Amino acid sequence: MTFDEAKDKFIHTWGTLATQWGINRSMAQLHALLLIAPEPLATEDVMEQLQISRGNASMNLRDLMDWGLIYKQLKPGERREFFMAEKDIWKVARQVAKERRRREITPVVDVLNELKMISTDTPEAQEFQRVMEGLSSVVGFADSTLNAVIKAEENWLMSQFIKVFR
Amino acid sequence: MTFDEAKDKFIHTWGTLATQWGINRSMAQLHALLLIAPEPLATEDVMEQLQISRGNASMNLRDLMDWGLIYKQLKPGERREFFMAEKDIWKVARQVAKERRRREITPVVDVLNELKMISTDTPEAQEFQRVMEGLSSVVGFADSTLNAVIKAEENWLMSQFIKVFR
DNA sequence: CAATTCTTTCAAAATATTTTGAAATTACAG
DNA sequence: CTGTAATTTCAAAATATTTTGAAAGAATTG
Repeated sequence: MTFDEAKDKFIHTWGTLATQWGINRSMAQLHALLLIAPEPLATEDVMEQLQISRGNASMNLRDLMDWGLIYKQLKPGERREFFMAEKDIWKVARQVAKERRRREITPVVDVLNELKMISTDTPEAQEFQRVMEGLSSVVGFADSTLNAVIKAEENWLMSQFIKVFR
Repeated sequence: MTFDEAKDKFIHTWGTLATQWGINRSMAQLHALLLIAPEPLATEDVMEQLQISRGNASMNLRDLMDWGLIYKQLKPGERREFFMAEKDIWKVARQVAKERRRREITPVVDVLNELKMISTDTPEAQEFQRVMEGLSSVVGFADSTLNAVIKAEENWLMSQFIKVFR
């Protein structure tokens, strides 16, 4: 396989994969493209390389910035904006874990806690409460796993920080 | 909140949540409904309770069986099929972990391994390889986490098994 | 501040996914 | 084997999501 083939395959695969999670193809492909780009790219570059429209590029680049997965970079003497991906893959993982936790886990925890509160006067309601409690424990497990990723990396970051200053 | 309100809220919340993952609303709501049902339900029951069509019910019940999250149950003297959810929530979690691992992690691992193989004759290709290796390690982490869930529960299952026979 | 270049927005179009419902198939009882 | 009840299938319809592209908005330069 040539390098260009590998590049294409990576971008393509990442895009396909993303749709299985709730992420759209353009966003995933943009991220993939920027991940392997040795230099920051301008909007025009990504439009051309991925064959997508200006609006699409603009919106998804912004979303990627909201996720903290890419950064805007300004080049001196250049008017347009360039984008580069966070290359530290563990930082990317931490960022994704953080966002998914905030967007997906936290709301469920709240609803489950609310639903656990119903009175248990009938057998049916008792069964319901049992299920809610079970789900709470599973969601709690997922939550602490994500937290472990987030915290482990914060510690790692901290350790790097210490290295620099000792 | 009354029991019926709680029930509705649970089914509705579960359905909304599922769409954020790659799961469709009907499937999630079916699963939620069966999770809190004290008795196995027939196709007609779920059609009526969720207000969905026969075809929709049939297809999604089958998908849920493929995921190992619900079971068919035959009642003596009844011709139609009844469905009940796996109520052991940790078994559900294990099942989901297993399936997602198989469907999502394994294919990525394969592609990444293939892409790591390209020759590193240019700086660009070297960078590419570095990214692939980073991704490999993150995916490897996700893989072993899912495995931990799967194995932990198999051990738990084993311990229950032993309890019965000692 | 006027002209130019780049970015963002958003309604409409394109695409993808989900749902429906009727027809085909299957399973069973008599 | 026949009739009936239940389930599955799948093309078409409904819905939801994504993408486009042109217009509006910002930023920068001379």
